[in-house]
Amino acid sequence: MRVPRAEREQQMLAAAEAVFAERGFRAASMEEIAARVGVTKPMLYEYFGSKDGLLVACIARASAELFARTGRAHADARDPEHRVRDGVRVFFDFIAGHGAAWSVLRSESALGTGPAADAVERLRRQQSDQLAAVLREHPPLAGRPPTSLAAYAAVVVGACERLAARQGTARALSPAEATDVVMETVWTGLGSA
Amino acid sequence: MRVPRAEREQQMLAAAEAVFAERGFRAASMEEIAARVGVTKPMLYEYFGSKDGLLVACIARASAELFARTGRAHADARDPEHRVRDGVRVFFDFIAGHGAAWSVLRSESALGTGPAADAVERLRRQQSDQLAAVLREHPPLAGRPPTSLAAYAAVVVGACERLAARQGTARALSPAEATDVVMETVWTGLGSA
DNA sequence: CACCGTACCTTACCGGGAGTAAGTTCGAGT
DNA sequence: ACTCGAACTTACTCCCGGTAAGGTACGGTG
Repeated sequence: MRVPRAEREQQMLAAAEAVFAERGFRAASMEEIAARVGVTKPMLYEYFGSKDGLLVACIARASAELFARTGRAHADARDPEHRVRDGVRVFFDFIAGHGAAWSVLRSESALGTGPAADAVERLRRQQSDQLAAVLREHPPLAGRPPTSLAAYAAVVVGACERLAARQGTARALSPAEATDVVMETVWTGLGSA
Repeated sequence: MRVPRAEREQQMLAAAEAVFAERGFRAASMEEIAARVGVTKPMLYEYFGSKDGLLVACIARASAELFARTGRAHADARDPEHRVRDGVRVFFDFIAGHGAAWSVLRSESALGTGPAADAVERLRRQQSDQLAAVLREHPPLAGRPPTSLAAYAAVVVGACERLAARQGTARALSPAEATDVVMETVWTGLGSA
């Protein structure tokens, strides 16, 4: 059956996300992704250019989703502390709900260096910048130079990621617990920095 | 020229580390690594079993090196705060000096799931446990359950990693600056947790 | 010294998956 | 109804991880 491009692309992204999550990026074959959509390989190349391109597109989609959610959380919260807390909470909820998408997002280093890796790094920056902007509103940090804020944001993001990566390995923390741990360790420090 | 196994293995690990760092794990070819050592492919398979095996061996070596250094730093420092600070500092110095080794170490997710990934995860845990042990000696955290200490350790490790990953992307922080940022944000929080 | 076993090393191959060239069919717009 | 482009396929190539089978130097033993 013939299907318009926009729709096909979404099907492909969904299938790719699933297969990448099941088999891991390396073991996933373009053949299987195509088959799952009911199409053949060259279509994937027509629309996404390469296997890396497909991965990047998956990451971009998941990342946009996460970005939108944290953005909404920030907008709804009433002060910087709650903005950070709620944003972190949304992150852990997102992981809990979309384990597959997340494991794809984390495949960053599967693409070594190159344009694809750069694209991922840009998305990552977007997320960090969003957080840095929130931190700037926090009185104790108000006067800090952007570089400094970016570094603090990086610390928070790193803490979240590493904690999230532990899910499935060690005894998992609930989203609520994980959020508490991050805020306990990091927020107090940011206040007195 | 014929060379004994132990020595050859070291040559191979050095070459692999370099090629993985230059090209990225996926783009690196066993052929090139072998050629750089002055040997042919089957030797690599004889000694390391597979491409993943070779990566794991590289990671194990770099990881052992880092582990030894942080261990030494912990032993030399006089109280928990300095143990953590010096350990973090050693980490950033390690990155600054061994960029190649680090980029290999970070390839964790290049190997999806499977026994190889498990091996890497064990090494990672080793590092986290070392830090958790130091944290246990910090009075405010003395009574905490191991799970909790492990989570705090994960936060610190994540913060360090993410900050390290920014080197080369944004304006880089010096090891000293990076250490200060981590301690400022995280240590204060750990004291009052 | 001559022999032999072992460890180091090679050549020559296979299979599979990424990526592509060229051609086919459906369907929307005039 | 005819065209023209977008959606789609078949049928390849090439590269690379991995392997089978065999060759060659070197230490030990009679």
